[in-house]
Amino acid sequence: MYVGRAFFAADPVTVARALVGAVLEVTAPGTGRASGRIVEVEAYGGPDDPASHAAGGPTPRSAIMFGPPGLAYVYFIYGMHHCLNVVTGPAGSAGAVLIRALEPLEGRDGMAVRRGLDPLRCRDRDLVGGPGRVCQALGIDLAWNGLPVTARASSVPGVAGRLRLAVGGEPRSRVVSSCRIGVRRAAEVPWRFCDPDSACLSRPPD
DNA sequence: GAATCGATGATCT
DNA sequence: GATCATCGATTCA
Repeated sequence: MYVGRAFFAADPVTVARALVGAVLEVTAPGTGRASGRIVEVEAYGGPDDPASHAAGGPTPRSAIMFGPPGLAYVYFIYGMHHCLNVVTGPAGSAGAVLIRALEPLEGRDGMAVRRGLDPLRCRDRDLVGGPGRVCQALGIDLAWNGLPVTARASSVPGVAGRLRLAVGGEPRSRVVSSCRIGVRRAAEVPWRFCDPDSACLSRPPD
């Protein structure tokens, strides 16, 4: 069941929990279709969350986090990686969920090509176990920033491609929380959510 | 397997 | 000029 805009209107922690086990599907000209089961995410809050790009209020980069939920927020980091988020609600509060790891479903070969790996030899974790790897495997870059992730809006292909999320098609995942990875501020906040049984996690839970 | 470190550029102070 | 929601190569074991 593809999710609609109302799904993302909740707060980022609620949406993050609900996205563990959901399926992310990407369609783009040339790359075709690829999908994966989400096994690791992180929630980021609004101006009050020191670890969030929204901390302290909107900037040109983070402006999209302050807008309507259900849009992709893609940013470039460490000079070489992209990260994919989905903007959440509640209205007027700014928040997002970072997609950190998947388990490949469709289009695994294409993922391996984009990652520069041998599809027959590489492990799933090396393909899509980490936020930068997810974006490289799916071909997501800054051109995808602002594209809708919701079923209705994304039924019209965007310039860069199409992003959709589906929930409920897979058995319900076990979900555990731990601390967000790579953040210095608010390091003790347990807003990383993952399926501890997955072999694709960027790191095991604490 | 675990620890360390350099790459590389947008963003913000 | 420092920081960074990362990754992969290298080192040591």
